[in-house]
Amino acid sequence: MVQTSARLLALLSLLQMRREWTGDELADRLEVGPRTIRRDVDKLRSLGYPVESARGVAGGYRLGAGGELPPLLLDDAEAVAVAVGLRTAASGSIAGIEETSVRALAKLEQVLPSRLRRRVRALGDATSAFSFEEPQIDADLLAEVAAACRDGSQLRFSYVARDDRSSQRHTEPAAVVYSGHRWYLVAFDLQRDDWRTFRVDRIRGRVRVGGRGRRRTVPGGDPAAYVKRQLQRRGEERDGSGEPGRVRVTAPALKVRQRVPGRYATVEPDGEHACIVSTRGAWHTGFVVWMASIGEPIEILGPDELREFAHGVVDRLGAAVADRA
Amino acid sequence: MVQTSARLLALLSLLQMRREWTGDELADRLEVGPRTIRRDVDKLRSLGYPVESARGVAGGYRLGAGGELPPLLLDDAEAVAVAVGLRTAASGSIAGIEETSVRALAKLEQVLPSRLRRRVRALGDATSAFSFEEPQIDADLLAEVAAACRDGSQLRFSYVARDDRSSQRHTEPAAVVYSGHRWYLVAFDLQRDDWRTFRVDRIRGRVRVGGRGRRRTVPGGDPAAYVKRQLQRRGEERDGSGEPGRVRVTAPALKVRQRVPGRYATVEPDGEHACIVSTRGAWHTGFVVWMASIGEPIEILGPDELREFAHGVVDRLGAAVADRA
DNA sequence: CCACTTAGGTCAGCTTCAGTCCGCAATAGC
DNA sequence: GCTATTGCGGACTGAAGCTGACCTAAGTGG
Repeated sequence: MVQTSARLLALLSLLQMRREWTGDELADRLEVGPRTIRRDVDKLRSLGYPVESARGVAGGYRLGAGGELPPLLLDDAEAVAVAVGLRTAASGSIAGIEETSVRALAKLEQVLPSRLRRRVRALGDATSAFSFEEPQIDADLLAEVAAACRDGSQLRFSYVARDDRSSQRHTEPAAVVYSGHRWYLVAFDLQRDDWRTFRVDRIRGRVRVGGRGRRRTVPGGDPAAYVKRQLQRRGEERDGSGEPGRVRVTAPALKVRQRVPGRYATVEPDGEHACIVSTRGAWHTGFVVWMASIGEPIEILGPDELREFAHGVVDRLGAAVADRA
Repeated sequence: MVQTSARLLALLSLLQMRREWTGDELADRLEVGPRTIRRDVDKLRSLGYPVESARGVAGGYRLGAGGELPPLLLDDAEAVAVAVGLRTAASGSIAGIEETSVRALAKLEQVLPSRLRRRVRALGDATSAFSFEEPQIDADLLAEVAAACRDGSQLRFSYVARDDRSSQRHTEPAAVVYSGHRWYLVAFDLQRDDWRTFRVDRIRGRVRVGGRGRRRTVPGGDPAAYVKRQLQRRGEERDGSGEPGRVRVTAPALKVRQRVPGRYATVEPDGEHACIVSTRGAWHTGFVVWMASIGEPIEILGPDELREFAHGVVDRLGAAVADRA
């Protein structure tokens, strides 16, 4: 009975919308008898969704948190919010869940009505991120590639290699991996007949999803490990510029740690009244500036480029201050 | 029939997990005959979920994007990713969807198994945000308050007013409003017998959710407008410190706009080769520093505090550079 | 004590379900 | 053009499920 199933879903939806419903309200909404509601509630319970009920005046039904997440029934606005949230999470603003976010995003985008997709894109473009990451990656592309990995579809795209030469690739993608500041696609290149890792931000234009490919396993089994090995072999990932930035701040580590996100840098005490902040991976332009703005005396430990960059900032800012002060 | 409904949900879940399934695969997974699968697919279609099918070799079923979002069936990791994404979106990192995000978060947290809630919290705490917002708001609290508004529950909490005096409040909450940099709760204060707006970041300790309250409408009907009026009356919101910061950058507006998030500041051309960047609302410490780090000459237009602050940064950074250079 | 609300049994009438068997249709590859 | 694969849908049948109506029980708060 399609009616019954639809009603169960509708019931679930109502219970997610509001906290408390009396049986009669529900019966009214769903246009069935109250007895049927009671039976439906039983059905939901037997499906594992914990519908709590309270008797007496001011009683009613409510959906509680159970062992499993029930199907989420989102309205348009909520769906957009979820999609936008996932996109920012995927773009690396929260450590450790980028890949899961992309997976969830791929799932959502597959079934997202196109009118909502447009709204998501509009909002996403407006974001533009106060982030210190340079390569703004296209979340749509990422989701599409991740979906292809999941589905075992083939993938054709044009790729710009490190030497700036562009080439057409025909691949069977295996996994999408986030290195900590870049996205990589691990795929079997059908033309070169071997595994390759591609930087997702170097994929140009639209990707074309082909038919079903063979299921292959990445050499070694773990795509993340594979990417890591590849990057080490190539000496990439330190981002060319290399060294982490290090700064000594004359303030207690505990205080400084509150102002520095763990994702970007580590804070180590250096005596009782000072600490040393080191970036994870290569430093970026925002780092030293951020350190300068926390309002404590600092000292740059290295590398030289960092010092040079700081010099530039001092010059510009000094000029700006001198201008009218 | 509980079987049938469960199977329909499971089918939906499978179709969301992967792109293509053959009927036999599905029949195998769901432990029914292939004929039943075909009938179930018909049911899904009649429920409005567009199950696409392709005949022939390499054919199969797939779930397409329809006019409505189907119920989302997320696994644990995905649910955590969604929750974390919503929390960051709610905390204001994307303009314009904060309130919707909070609503969606309230919905999700209501049914989120506690083991997942713990994981979300752990991740959320680790975030700590490279953000220029000072008052880090507790997303859990926000979701709880928003849920109370939605459900029309009463709410008791202790509140620290602007004069630092703490008081116990017993309210019937109506709406949660984001002003652009702060969260406000609009509620009917039962003890004072009138409407009040509360800054959510000034709510202390746990809130206690009481029983059902009366449904009331905010004076004027629109909570956002009400908050705005209140803030104007009090002269708040300019954040005490007041004036927006203004900086002139010697670079084309188009170029600068890419580096400045629209949420925090507006970029207006000033001639062809320069532009003026103004913060929305009061400037914060990060602003000038950010401007200095985009690598173009700048000039501070005001206010004076901004110039003073810049001075401080120049001193500290200058000292840091001089130290070893 | 009363009003409200969930809980659940039972019965009758009706509908739907799931499996089985069938022939048909579309598609891709050989 | 042939063939294997895969979806489509009709017909039949016994079993199962659904809904509403009616009733009683029981918990809750004023």
